[in-house]
Amino acid sequence: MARIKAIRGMNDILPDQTPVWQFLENRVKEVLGRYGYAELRMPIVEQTDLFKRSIGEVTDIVEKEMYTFEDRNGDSLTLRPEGTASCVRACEEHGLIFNQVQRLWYMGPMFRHERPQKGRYRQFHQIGVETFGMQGPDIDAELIVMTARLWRQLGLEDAVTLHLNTLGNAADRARFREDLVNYLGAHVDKLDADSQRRLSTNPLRILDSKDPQTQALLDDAPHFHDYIDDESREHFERLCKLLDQAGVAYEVNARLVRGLDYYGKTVFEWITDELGAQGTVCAGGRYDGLVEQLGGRPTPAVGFAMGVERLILLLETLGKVPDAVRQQVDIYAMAMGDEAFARLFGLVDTLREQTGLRIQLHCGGGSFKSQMKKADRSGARIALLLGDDECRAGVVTVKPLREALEQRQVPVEQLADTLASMFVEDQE
RNA sequence: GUGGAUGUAGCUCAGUUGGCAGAGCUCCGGAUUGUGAUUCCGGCGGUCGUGGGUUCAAGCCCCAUCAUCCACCCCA
Repeated sequence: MARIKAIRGMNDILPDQTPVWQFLENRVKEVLGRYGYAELRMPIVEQTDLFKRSIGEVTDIVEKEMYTFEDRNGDSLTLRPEGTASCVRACEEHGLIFNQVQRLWYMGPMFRHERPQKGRYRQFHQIGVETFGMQGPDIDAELIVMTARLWRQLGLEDAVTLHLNTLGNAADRARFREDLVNYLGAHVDKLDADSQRRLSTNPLRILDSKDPQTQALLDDAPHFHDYIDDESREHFERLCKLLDQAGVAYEVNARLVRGLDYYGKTVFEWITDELGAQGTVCAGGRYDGLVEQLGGRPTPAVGFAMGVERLILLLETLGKVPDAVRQQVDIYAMAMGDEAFARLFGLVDTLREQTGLRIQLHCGGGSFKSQMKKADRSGARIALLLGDDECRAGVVTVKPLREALEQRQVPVEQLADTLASMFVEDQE
């Protein structure tokens, strides 16, 4: 019988990896909390129409990447391919953005049926941040500065660069799109195959084509900047100024467009060249029209999402995960003989409460030597030994496993204090 | 969806013109009574991704299929 394996592109996160995930998640929560952002938790499944109406019917995500299925009662449901739509739906449904300002974040799995690759999986995880009710560039700047701060907290500030652009308003974008299609349509033969296809599906995407001939052709094409209205231009200029003042470096990239239809005005991407083809580690922008598009009142909004797998990959390749993060046990306790074990069993339980230290008790017997081996492998700094000798004397042997210090015998009453003091100095 | 590379022990990988399935690491045990990381000895561990085919004989050749990795594409 064939063994059952995990679904393609959907990964188990194993015990040696979860500490890294927790490290990242904790740092992110810490930073977002400092800026006053609140967590929101949403279902993973939504009505299919939510994504069709928000992301855009003709985008790749909706056309060929969604996990869509029929519920038992015939409703079309979809495993969420991104978080923004759900977030807007939830806020709208519960009146969170009716005449109100919100700063929110969420985290969890997203699903897209793509061909798996480094940094790209069918179930992947995003940490998303969305804000509602603020139309000025100040909140755009806050979001970007906040991400820059986060990179510093993670030690990634030298590994990522910020790309920034404005997409103007919807009407101007439509005008530009038309002119661009007309111009490129007259030179179809010079476009690469992918761009030819995009001419009818998603013409703006042609702007970031990697084909040199296509790029040459674009030099003489209509320029998007000439289509931007005054309001968007001013919004963008004020944003740039705020970033300058905050000391956040950016690169204005006029050819940066996003794959989701709802973006307008500000768009940005944090990109690394350490991860091969999937270099975008965080991306977002303004989507003032989306709430209304989903049936709410017109509500300005900006947000972004981070790719958790990609950030972890980046942390790992750059060696930015502190060693202490991977250490799961402080103390390994072992006993020789049934009587000693019985005594140790109760003792470590008390010690855990008294000291808050992570104590692993050896279970399953085995020779003393093999227990020592386990203690070593556990990564613990200290081993506690309890045998007949110690039982008789009312002491426990405390053996440092990492430092070149002598082991010593400590009376049971003093054990908690002794251990606590051994772990104080490395709090920072 | 397209192209390329790769699937052999839990992990990393050898395996010759087709001829008995291998190593290192891990794990378990031992090298004088209760002391780990080094060293030495021994042991456990296999549907050679899966299904067909060719052959006296297939890990190796052929076909199909699945998966992984990388790139295109897409995107976080």
